[in-house]
Amino acid sequence: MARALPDPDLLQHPFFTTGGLFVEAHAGLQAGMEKQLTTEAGISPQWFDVLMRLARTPGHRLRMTDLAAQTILSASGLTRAVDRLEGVGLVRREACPSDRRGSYAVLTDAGLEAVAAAAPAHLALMTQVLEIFTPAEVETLTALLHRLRDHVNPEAACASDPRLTHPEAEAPA
Amino acid sequence: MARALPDPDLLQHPFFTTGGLFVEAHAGLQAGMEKQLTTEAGISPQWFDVLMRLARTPGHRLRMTDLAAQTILSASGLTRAVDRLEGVGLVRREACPSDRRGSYAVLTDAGLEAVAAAAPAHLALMTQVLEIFTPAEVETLTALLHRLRDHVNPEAACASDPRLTHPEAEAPA
DNA sequence: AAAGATTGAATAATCAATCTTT
DNA sequence: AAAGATTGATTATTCAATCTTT
Repeated sequence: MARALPDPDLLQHPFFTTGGLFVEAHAGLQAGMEKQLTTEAGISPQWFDVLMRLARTPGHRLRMTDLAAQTILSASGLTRAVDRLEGVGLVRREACPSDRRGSYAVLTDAGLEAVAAAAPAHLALMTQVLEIFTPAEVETLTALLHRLRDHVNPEAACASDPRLTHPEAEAPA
Repeated sequence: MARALPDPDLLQHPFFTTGGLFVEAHAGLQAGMEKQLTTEAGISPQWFDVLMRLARTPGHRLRMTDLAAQTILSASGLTRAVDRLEGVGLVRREACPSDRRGSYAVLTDAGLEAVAAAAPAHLALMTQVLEIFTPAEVETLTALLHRLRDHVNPEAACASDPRLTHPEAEAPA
């Protein structure tokens, strides 16, 4: 009987290489961030991500659903992450007054201090990594990643730019 | 008492944006690969990665340690992944004749067929994604990712280019 | 009935410790 | 004692199901 043998050329296609490099670069970066953030700030990259999103949001609060869309976590994953963050006092939940189904995740003072303490070390790592590129190359990389992100994760693109989901807020006069 | 308030400008540093885009782009790509590979080929991206590495290696075999270095898995993570792959007959273990501590992971015929079946769909996804770029942009992205990977994960760089670890194999005459 | 959020069960990853061979 | 590989314990993640509110 005929076997479905792979075309040897197919397995050597350069797109596989690009994809593999992307995954490997991400794994290396993630490992570096994990090491630096846990040793120097005592928090995981996931926690830093959540705290950072809240810190950059006016009012330091975000609905659970919106926060999940901005992080790489699922709704249930975020619920449990916020459980843990609440347990150590970095975040607290607040009921949403206009919709009793909803819940806000709110950054506490301790949470804000934790981000403030962790951010310089994290920025130092990012700088140490991105220093291998010229400023122009960093810009190029950022622009390419932006287009890639928007294509593979349109929801995140919307979450980071409210005009895409709430155009009326910026309607021209 | 003085609080360690964050410098608002610091949290807006463009390097955080670049890092965030990288993580988000990766998450989106990973989700797409997960969906496509599981529905169309019945295997996870992790399995595909392991099988692909073996398929691209002469003899279709690799020492556990070397395979772990080429994948993004730890030694114990690879042990368990190979356990599962062996359980469904896609990979088998073989003793290393020259070093009785060692063990080879070897692609079975069924494993080779599984890669052959999964590769076209995976390549189609990569193509659909990378088509948002011009060929020149793909080259640029690949080159930047290559430098990034080599910087954040030198071990992977060695694993993918034996000359870096075994220079005598290519010694000039 | 659909949306926001949470929970139960299952899966897969890691570190640290262990065992064997070098 | 160090290297290759595995195992035990722990942790974090997901999907599917559930509960409440709209």
